[in-house]
Amino acid sequence: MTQAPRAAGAAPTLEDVARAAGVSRATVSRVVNGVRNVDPAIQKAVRQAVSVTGYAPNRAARSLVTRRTDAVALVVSGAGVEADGRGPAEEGAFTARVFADPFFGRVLTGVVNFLRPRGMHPVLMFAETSRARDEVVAYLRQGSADGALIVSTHAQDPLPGLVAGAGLPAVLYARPSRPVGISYVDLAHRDGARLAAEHLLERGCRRIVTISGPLDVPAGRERLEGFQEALAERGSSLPPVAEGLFTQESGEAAMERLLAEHPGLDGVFAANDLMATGACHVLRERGRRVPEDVAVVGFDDSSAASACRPPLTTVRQPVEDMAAEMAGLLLDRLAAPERPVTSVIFEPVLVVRDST
Amino acid sequence: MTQAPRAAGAAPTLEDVARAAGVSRATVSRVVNGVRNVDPAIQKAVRQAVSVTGYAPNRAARSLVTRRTDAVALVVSGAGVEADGRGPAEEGAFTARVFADPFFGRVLTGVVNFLRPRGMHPVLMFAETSRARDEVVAYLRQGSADGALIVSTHAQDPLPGLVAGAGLPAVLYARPSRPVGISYVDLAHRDGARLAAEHLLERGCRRIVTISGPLDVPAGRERLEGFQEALAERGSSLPPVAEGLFTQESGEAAMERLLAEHPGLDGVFAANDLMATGACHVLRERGRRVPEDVAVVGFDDSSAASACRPPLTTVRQPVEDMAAEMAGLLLDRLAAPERPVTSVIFEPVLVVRDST
DNA sequence: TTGAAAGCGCTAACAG
DNA sequence: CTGTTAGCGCTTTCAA
Repeated sequence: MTQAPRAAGAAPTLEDVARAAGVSRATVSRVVNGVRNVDPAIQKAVRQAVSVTGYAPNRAARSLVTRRTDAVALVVSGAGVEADGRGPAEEGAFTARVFADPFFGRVLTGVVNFLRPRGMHPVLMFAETSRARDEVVAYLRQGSADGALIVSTHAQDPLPGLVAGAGLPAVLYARPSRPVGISYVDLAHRDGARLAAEHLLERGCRRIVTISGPLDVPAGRERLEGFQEALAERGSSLPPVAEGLFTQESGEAAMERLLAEHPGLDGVFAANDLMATGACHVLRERGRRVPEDVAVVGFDDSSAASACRPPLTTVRQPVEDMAAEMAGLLLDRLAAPERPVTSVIFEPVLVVRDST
Repeated sequence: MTQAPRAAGAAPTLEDVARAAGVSRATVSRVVNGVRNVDPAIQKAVRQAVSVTGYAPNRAARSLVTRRTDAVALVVSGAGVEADGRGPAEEGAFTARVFADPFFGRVLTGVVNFLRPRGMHPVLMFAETSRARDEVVAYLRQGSADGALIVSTHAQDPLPGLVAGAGLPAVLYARPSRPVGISYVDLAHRDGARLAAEHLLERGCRRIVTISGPLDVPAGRERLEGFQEALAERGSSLPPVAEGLFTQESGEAAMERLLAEHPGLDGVFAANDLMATGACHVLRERGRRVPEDVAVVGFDDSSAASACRPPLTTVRQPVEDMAAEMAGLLLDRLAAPERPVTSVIFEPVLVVRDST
């Protein structure tokens, strides 16, 4: 009744281990999965057999029955409705732009550090066109990942709605424009901008300007509004605004415009560190000393803030913590699908360095 | 003989589609997988049924029989033997450091842009400790991914050997210290450094110094050697060297040391753009104008090069192309496992900007 | 060209 | 505490 031995080269299966240990497949499975109620002696024998045979459980087979993959999709969902029907060149540009921003590196760091100790790994995906979005939904529906972490920047991004509509487990980074029944993590952007405003005022700035982020992304708009509100409350007049795109280059351009119209400015709040860095460059080129002549405050406390000369005073967004929390919320949801949606808002903190 | 309908909420299976289309599972499978020899009429009926039922093939089930996952692991394999037995804090620091470097963003860009049109996605993993390496090998052996793209910086990294030893398909970014029978892509680092040397000489620099990368990483060593060789060939004396760590901070420290010992220097070659940026900061703080007093050349042509003031002359490493090629080599290998190992060496190009 | 049937390797009742 | 057994959903011979 002895079965034929496996072909050499083929990966050993539970069956092989069972035979080697003289027990049943079920018992080996129990030991491998750490299920209690297995005689210690047998347990030892099985472990022995596992290492002798070099057994590694087949993920597909396991996944087929457990209906879990221990993988989560990390989806970068950039643009909104536009960007469809573009060629590969533009898609490539999108990914390049995303990864060039230190923000995504920090998201990755937070997600990976949370997932790794739990034996899970993120699958990287993009969803900037409607086709790409469909692919993401299909991917999830195929059971290729247990759920999705969606980093969405644009307000009218359809992906959260699609995913929620399909009943797929997901958590968002940044609150969606319309509530869609998905948990999210976010930052109190308004409060952060207020911190910047108060700080500039305390430093004695009286001719303050601001470089905002894109006004169609919530973080951009809220940072501007919070800044304006705080200034207004303290009796300051509405600051001149130049809209940027969260890139260093756009920050430079915005600073040029502001300087041309308000040569006497003495304080700048840029809605992120990249733009603040660009502003510093332009200020220096135009003969302004930072912070002596002009104080500059950034936002995010990304690597760009400390890399800048002078190092930037900035409003810290704890991206890594937020990303980890996002992953945690997803795992909670996977473990208890019926639990109500819960979101977490983080509070920003002012980090004072040399630019103010 | 009618089978009971599926429970509501359960994902539709091939069986459901087959029933809806009035054909067998096998036929549906053929249509879904685009196998020829299916009557066009039936084909249409099946597609119809697919969209009616909202069918999405179950990846695990498919993978169980095809033994393919259409996923590849993208492994960042940092440190060598050290770093073992450390706590989560240090592991977290490793991932943070990796993602803060623009280099990895470019690798990601190249890999994702290549894989995406082919319906594949990278799973992000780290292998900086021996435990993490074992996990990566186990992951691959479980068939969780079809192969691995390994970005390894340290020379004595054991991972390539482990993976090769286990007979797992993989391609490396950067040549391994000892040949291990794995394809790789790499840059002609020496040639790149020669370009920098020649350019500095042409610009009239005569008191040249260099900030090298870590000498235990091949790219660091080779860039230094190529630079020294080119200078020697042209009759220049051996340049003073300060070793850096490929970070902006270490570049600043190195520049300080160099300036202290060689106040009259008029040319600097930094082994990457981050360090070159740091060097520029220090030079300016010490009252040197770039490029009037001191010419600075970086390496990589990363985002840091154009973000620097002045924008850096640098040696371009086409990271995105190299990463895409790496992914291509892996897919080739997966399609034809018996094909011989082939590696690709890219040639660097000098990009002249304002720092020289 | 289509269908029937045999697994892929694993987990999870259910008996014993 | 352990073994038997029945699938998970799919692809793929093999016949028809």
